[in-house]
Amino acid sequence: MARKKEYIEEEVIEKAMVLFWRNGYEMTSVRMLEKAMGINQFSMYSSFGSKHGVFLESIKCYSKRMSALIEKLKASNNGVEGIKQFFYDSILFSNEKENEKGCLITNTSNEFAESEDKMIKELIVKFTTNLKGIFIEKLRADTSKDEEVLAQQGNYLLIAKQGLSVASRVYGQKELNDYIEMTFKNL
Amino acid sequence: MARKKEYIEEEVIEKAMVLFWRNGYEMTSVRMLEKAMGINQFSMYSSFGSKHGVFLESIKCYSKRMSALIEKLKASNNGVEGIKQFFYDSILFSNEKENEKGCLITNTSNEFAESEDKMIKELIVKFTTNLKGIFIEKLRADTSKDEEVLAQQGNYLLIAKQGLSVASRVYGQKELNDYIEMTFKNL
DNA sequence: AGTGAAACTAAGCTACTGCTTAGCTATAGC
DNA sequence: GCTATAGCTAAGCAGTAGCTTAGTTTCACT
Repeated sequence: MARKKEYIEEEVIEKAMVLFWRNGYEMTSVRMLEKAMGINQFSMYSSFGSKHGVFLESIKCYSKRMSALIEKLKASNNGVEGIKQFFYDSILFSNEKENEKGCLITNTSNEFAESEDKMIKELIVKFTTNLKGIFIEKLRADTSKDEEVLAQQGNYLLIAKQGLSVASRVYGQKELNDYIEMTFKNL
Repeated sequence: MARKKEYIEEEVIEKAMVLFWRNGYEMTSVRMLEKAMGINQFSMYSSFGSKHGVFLESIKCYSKRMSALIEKLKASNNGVEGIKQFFYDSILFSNEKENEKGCLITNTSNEFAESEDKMIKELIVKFTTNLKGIFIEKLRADTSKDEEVLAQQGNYLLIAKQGLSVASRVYGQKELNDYIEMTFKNL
C-alpha cells in the first residue's frame, strides 16, 4: 500500500563507496553523493540516516568486496607469494573502480586517526587485525625467511604508519607495482 | 609615514604552524587561525594573502625549525645511532609544542596526496628528498649492516607510506618510543 | 598641528555544509 | 476508483567556510 523504491540500496552504496574512496569522508559532500548515487538527499537520509551512515555502509561494502581477496590469500599455501598476489589483486580492484587511491580502510584510518568515532574505529580495527593476523601467519609459514628480519620489517612498517618517518609520499600509484616487485624479489 | 604593525610575522606564523600541525589544513579554519595567531583576519590577509599563504609560511617555518635537527643528524658519525637520535629529537620538538602529531610535512604530504598544489608539493619534495638522502648516506656508512637488508627495509617503508599496506594505525603516539626502541635495538 | 598612508576593527559578502520539510506522486489493498 | 502510505522533488533551514570592505585609529612626515 505504498510507492516502490526506485533504487537498490546495495547499488547506490557501491557508488558512494567509490566516491568516498576517491575523496575521503570530509572532502565528499552530500551534494556530490547525491549526484554519484543518483538519488535525492531525502532518499539518502531516509535510507541511511546521515552522511555518516552512508559512509559506514560504504566501508562495510568495501570490506565485503575485499573478503573475496582475503579468502584467496587464506587459501594460498605459499607464504610470501600469496601476500604478493594479494597486493596485485588489490590494485586490480582499484583499477576496476577507476580509482588511483590505495586502501579505503587505510585512508579512513589516516583521516580518522585523531577522531573518537567508535563505529568507524571498530570497523577499521576489525578489518586490520584480521588481515594483519593472516599476514603474520603466512609469513611464519614461510620457512625460507629469518624470523628476526621479519620482526624488524614489521616494526619498520609500524613506524612508517605512525607518520613519524619522513619517507616521502611523492611517488604515484603507477610506480607501486615496481616497488612491490622490488621488495618481494628479495624475500 | 604610517602606522606600525602590532605583531611580528614570524611570531604569529609559529602559532599558525602549531595549529596546522594539530589539525591539518582543511580542518583549520580562518576563524581558528585568527584566535590562535592573535590577529584580525584583515591583518592575516594583508600579511600572507590567503589561508593558503599562511599555510605555506607555516610549512617553511616548520622546515626551518627542523633544519637544526637535520644539521645535528648530518654531523653525527654513527650511522643508525644518529637516525635514532633524530627520531627522539623530533618527538621532543612535538612535545615542546604540546603536539601529539607526527611530522607536519608527512601529514601535509598525506593530506595533499591527490592534490595538484605545486607550491606545497615542491616544499614537500625538497624537504623529504633531502632527508631521505641523509638517511641513506648514514645507513650506508654503517658497515655493521647488510646492505640487502637495508634495501628491503627502505622498500617496506615506501610501501607502507603508499597506504596500500594494511598495517593499522591503532597504536598511539605514546607507544611510539617503544617501537623505535624495539626497531633499533635489532639493527 | 595638519596630512597622507598604512594597520586596525567589525560587519558583511557569497558559496557551501549537513540536514529538514512542505507538498506532490505512485502504489497496494479495499 | 478511493484511500492510506511510503517515496519522491525541490526549496529552504541554520551554521560555517574563505575572503572583502567600509569606517576608524595610529603614526611618520611636513
